[in-house]
Amino acid sequence: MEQKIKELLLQHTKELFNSDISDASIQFQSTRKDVKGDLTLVVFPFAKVLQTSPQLAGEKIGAFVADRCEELESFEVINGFLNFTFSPAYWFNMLHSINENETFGRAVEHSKPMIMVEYSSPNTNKPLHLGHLRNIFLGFSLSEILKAAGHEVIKTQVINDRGIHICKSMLAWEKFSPINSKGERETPSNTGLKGDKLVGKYYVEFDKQFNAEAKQIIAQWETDDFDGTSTAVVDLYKKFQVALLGKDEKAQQAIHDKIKDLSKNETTLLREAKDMLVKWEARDPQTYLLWTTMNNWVYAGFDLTYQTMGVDFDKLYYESETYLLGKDIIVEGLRSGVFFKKEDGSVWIDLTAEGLDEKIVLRSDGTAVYITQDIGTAIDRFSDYPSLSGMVYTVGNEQDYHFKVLFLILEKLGYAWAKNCFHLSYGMVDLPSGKMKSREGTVVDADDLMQEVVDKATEITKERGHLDGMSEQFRNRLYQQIGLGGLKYYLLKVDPKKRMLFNPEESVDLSGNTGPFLQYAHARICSLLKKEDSGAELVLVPFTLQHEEKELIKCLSSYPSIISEAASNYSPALLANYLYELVKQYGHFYQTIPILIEPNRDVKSGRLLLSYNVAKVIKSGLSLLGIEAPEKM
RNA sequence: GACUUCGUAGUUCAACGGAUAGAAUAGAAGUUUCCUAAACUUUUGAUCCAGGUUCGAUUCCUGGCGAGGUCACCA
Repeated sequence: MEQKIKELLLQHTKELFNSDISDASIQFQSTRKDVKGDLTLVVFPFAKVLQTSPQLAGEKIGAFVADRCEELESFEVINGFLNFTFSPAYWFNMLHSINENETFGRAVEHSKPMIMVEYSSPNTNKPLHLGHLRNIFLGFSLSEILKAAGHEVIKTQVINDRGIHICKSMLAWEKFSPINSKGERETPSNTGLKGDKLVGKYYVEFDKQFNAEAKQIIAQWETDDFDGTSTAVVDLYKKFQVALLGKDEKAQQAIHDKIKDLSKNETTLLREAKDMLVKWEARDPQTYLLWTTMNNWVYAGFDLTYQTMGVDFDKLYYESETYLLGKDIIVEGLRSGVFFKKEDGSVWIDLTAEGLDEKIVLRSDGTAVYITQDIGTAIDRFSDYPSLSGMVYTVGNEQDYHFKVLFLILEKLGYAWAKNCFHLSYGMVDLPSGKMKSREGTVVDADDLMQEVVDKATEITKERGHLDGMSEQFRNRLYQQIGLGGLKYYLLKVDPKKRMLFNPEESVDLSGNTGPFLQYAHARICSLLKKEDSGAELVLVPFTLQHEEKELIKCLSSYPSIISEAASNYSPALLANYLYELVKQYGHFYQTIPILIEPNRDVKSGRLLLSYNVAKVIKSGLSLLGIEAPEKM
């Protein structure tokens, strides 16, 4: 309808305005609740063109549209806003067409270009935490939304399975894992620990031992004992000690930090880890076997977590397989002059003309840095999927600069698709106690958190009853659906770009603007339809629409445009807020309009069908958020 | 310090440059012989400060104050 009026105005721009008007000057918005009308046109731009008051301009446009648009029942101009009211028949037909369309809201499959969405991309040393949850739910939901908007979507992650940090946990496991009576070291199967948790434990253990050793070294240095320390390090240490004298506290702290770093490099543990990395790069069989074994433990652990989350991936990329790819590109770019080499052999790109800095792309020893492999991975992906048109990286906003540089480099290398790469930069998740810090043990573990919300849902659902006749299996599934639904909704309803506060208490709330509130509305409608299940098919016969019914239909009718808006803004939050709005609208309808006790059969089945379609959209919308909609709760 | 993001009820979140800034929660008051009260209905309460652009500014620009992030031959 909006489209129709817009076209009408554009086609008759000459006779109406006596001059050209731009597409952008036609601004529609939904009519305020307290004003009569279904759609509002902002008149101010036209008042200017017509050089009259907004009131007169509005009257003129309104009359013009009314003459040519039979769906229009009336119009009214208030304060420079032209409010159109559509006929009851228009709204009834709207309901009819929504009802006919089982996949209402979804665009034709594969009608839009293929997009790859990257999310999760964890470090194999650290179990998934709250920050990952936001990342993963966001990425998954966005993928679903893009699909619904007509795109073909490839969900992917790149697994950070290479580097010195991996060697740290491998080394710690070899050195510090206790040996049981059968002569085995700790494994997931003999400890019952999840693989990612076990490996994470040894990563922490490494850090602990490593810091202790560094401390010892400093203590040794302080007694003027430099046994086994190279003269270069001793000189540096002495220099720092001198620098400590007569400085303010802040400067002293900085120097102490430098000394700490110095001592860390002197630890045998770090040396051994570095040796291990060299062995790994040389494909030493024993090291490689350990690496494979431990990584597989982690993957099994992650898989379990992903399963609980209800997310999946279409294609995985491993850094260990892609880290070499970028290097060839750099060499090529060096030849074509995109990059330049410094005296020490390191390779850089100069982005000062773009307002950024110089950025290193290859170390002086020829090894790859972070961005090198990102360049390689991106190019690799486009060759894996020749019809791929763009990519979305779901990565935290602390990497804004990195992606700015990455996309710029890809563009300079001449890849046309670089401009279709988008960094879905999301804000950090804070706790009421402040930032999450692994050092201080304030990290919220993903598995623990999910268990917690499910437990809470279990407790409250049991309290309420309503579970008669449900099997144990059904109940457990229901608790999962409610708990996780609440958690997902809690994390998704906030604009991704913004940093958000995670309040553990609120995240398990079941009332208000929450996931279970939406699920509840769905369950209620299902129960309503079940009660009426008389065997006879419900038919939609024209009936007089009440105000609440019209408002509901209006709300339903905007679902498709919400999906495309959420897709083009990369924001599941828009969809979440829409669903909440719809459910509130339905709650009001449900409370004021009788349904099952309505005596008129046509009106009754009309209301049931309206309810059915609301449930349909709730279920569909929730599924795009990765949330399930139970039929009973 | 440079660059960058942000600042809205007590709290957590909304608001293509549009009408009287919406919700939730917390607080106060109500609704059940009737379709699931995880609901519904009332009600108290906010745009960091100072300028500017505009018919119109929470939104855009400038300055200030405050909070985060980035400035590694780490990833």
